[in-house]
Amino acid sequence: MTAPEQLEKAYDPREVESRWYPRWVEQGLFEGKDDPAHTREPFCIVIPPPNVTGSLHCGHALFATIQDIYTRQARMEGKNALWLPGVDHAGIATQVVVERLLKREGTDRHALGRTKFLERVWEWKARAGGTIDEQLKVLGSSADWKRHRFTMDEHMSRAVREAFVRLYEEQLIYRTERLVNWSVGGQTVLSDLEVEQNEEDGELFEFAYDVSDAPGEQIIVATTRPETMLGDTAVAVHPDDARYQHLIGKQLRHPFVDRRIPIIADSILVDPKFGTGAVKVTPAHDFNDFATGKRHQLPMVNIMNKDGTLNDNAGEFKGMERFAARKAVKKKLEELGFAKGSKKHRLAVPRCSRTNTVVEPLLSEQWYVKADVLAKPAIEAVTSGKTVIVPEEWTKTYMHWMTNIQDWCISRQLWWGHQIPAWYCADCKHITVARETPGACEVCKSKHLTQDEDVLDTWFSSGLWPFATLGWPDADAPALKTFYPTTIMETGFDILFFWVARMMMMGIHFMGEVPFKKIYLHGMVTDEKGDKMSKVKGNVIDPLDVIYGIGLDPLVAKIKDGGATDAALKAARTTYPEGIPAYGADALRWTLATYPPQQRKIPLAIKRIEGGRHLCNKLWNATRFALPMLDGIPQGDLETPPAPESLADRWILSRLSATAAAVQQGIDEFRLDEATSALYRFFWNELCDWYLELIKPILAPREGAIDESRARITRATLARVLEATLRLMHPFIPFVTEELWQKLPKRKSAASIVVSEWPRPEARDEAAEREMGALQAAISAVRTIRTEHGISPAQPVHVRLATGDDAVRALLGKQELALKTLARTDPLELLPAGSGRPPGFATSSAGEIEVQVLLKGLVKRAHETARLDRETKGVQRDIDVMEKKLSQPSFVEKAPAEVIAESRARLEELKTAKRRLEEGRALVDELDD
RNA sequence: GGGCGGGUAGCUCAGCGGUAGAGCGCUAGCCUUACACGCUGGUGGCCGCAGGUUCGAAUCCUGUCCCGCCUACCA
Repeated sequence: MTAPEQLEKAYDPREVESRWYPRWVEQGLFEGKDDPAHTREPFCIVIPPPNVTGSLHCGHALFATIQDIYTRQARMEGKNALWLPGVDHAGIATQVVVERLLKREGTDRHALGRTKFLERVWEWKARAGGTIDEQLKVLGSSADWKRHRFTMDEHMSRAVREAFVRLYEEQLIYRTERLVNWSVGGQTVLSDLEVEQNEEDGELFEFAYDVSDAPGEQIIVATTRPETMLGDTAVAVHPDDARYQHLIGKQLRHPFVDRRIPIIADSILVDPKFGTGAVKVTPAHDFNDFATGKRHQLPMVNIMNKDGTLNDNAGEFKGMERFAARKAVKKKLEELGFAKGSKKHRLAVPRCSRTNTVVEPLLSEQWYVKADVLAKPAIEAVTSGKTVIVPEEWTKTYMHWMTNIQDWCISRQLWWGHQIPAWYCADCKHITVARETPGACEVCKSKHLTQDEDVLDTWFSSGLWPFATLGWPDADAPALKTFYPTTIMETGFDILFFWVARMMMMGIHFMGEVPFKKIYLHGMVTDEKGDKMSKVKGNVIDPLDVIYGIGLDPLVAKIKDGGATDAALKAARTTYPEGIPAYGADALRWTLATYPPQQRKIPLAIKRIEGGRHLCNKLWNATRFALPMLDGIPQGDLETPPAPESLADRWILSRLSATAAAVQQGIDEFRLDEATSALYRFFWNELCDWYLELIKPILAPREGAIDESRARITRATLARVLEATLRLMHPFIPFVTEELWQKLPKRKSAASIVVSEWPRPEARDEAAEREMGALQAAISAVRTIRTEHGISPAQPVHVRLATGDDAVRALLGKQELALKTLARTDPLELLPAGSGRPPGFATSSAGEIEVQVLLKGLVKRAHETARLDRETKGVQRDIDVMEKKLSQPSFVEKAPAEVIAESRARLEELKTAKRRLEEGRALVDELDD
């Protein structure tokens, strides 16, 4: 054991934190054990895999903290705990990054070819990947790194193929031509979820079509995308619209291309009250129009190439870029006199969430997963409670999405990802879908096969994550048998649909059992103003900078690298004039755990992390203080601590029990905020503020020798309470607790706090808690008078405590030492109630105890008058409220008896307090001016 | 348009039917032999607004106004 003197005065997290993680890993403390027989209760969390080439942000720090708290707590409870780490290949995001690199080199992926390009991505992954893993370790994440998984691992690829083939065989995967969301920037199709709808300013442009069979007559339509008129194949009006009755069935003349367009009646598409009541229909470029086209068997004229330029069908506009074409079409319509004006219009513009380019609805053939079949059992699992969502509010959102689910487009025109295991036969056109690369077409046996160029949506492989990482499709994989279904899925609510819902569907479908028993959704970490973290806004804080600290200049440089605006840089300079001090991982974890889970936004104020650091420092110092006092404690007193006798010892043990219960409840109910707040209050406001102060005169007396008969039990209690407190805090702040725990004398137990026993609540001692309350109230009352009058803390005062309760008087008598030490009373008199007020004494109340403090000679009259006025005012206000309440007949008649009794007692107490204050007023005349 | 969440002390948020709470801030005084990353006091709130239910409402109901998020096909 390190000598106590070696503990520094202030806690330095950097030194301590760097030391422990490697040791924990070396000792294999984080490893879950394959145990299909379940000899120990299994506990498992699979990590929401972060983007392999990303870097840690505060959102990661949040999930890492929460998941680690649960894993560590389960481990201490003796469960077979596994937190399985891993990363995701993040198809589009990663490919976009690498393509950007290539562009800088003056080349692109097509010039490189698929194989070479993929080599480059793997190269990039080798270099940039793994950053997050390292960062998670700095945070103290107790993950089992031996089981680390990557969504592009050999094994995961096998799982993906297996899943694809099975779903195809079950006809839950199919290929069809449909209108899709096409990302012009990413050159790939997107699922509905990957499209962001932004409200933007645009215009509603109106133009006319000539009715060819009725010379001189026109019909006016409106559009936000004028270029699409090149693909118009109908104009629709409402069947009941009187204005257009005579035109239904007539033909229109397209001004630019040689096409006759019918006027059709459609009550679904057309709202007669909007605009002109006539709608142009472009089935190949609009989702509504597509449906309309299907209803009326309209031709689908595609006018656009995949790169966003117009194709042959666009006639004279062929080859133009889409937005240039928009201008050109408008100009031409104006020249021909068809333009009928335009007005400003707010509209939802669909953008690609990765490239931010405008998404085009485009006709194309893609692979789909039939979702409603898979969704049904996933809905049932939540309805029946096999899987519980917390906070519970999210259940509705989950249900709503699941019940209105659309088929999921899973193919992507990317190269980075799992290539679709489908082969096209050049001869008979048959599609062979197989687990292993087929040598020949399964129908015509032709060898002319080409594999589908596309890859699967990243979320397809992510959907398999909770079981594929554990060994699926090998149904007998020991890890799978041990840990599936997993215990908790903890992640951000923003990927409830993207990921959680899909894991539910896939998990149930392939495993026949839900993938997790609890879904715990946390909020999104924002900056302190509640703004979403964004590199452009320059408000992204790297958790490592919070842990290790960073100077102003490097911080600003980092933010600048992220592409922040000048304004953002300036804001950063004013927000962090000194940079960020090193708070340590424990402080960050603690702070993140204190946010309530219902909160959608977690505005992480750097300043608030200071509170976490202060706590660690306090813990450090409390231990530093205790260690010398515990020196030489016999091991026997640690193994079986003697029963407490003193009030302080009984009280603190009872409070420890209460706290252990509160922490347990907080963890069970996913209220880590309540767990941390119970711990904080106990440790700071009870253990430090009172208990340590109370035992000072016993274990470190100001004068004279230690009374060993009293000291022995207290010493054992102190050791016991402090050690248990460290264990209760360990899941939240693992580093500092391990460091201190190692130094503390304790029972023979595990080599590390990581695998030490989780404290269980024991019996409460209500008498001790009540008695302590009286003592605390008396001490506080004296202190209030003292400070009010500016009496120096070192100056003893003459105090009289009067009570009619003999037991309380006896109690106070026994606590004379405590009163003397904590309130600096000398002399101290204990009297029966109604002992009067000798001249020179101020009076106050501590519950039913009357507190008198001799002020004569110590204070000025004005101070006392001010105190009396203030206190009387407060008491009077409470009396008024209570009297009014009790004077209402309806209250006395209808309220429960105990509530009435409580109110009456309270009123009596208030009245007594008031009377004492009034009597004390006479003191004013006894004081000097 | 629909859905969800929120509006409580200067700030960030708990509380969700019976005396308005915490942390930070502010303020007065203290280097009281663990901690100034500290100690002891104190200040501070028509609990968004309007109705209703109730003996009693920050807490339940209705309406309303703001603020966020998600979602939707208004050309």
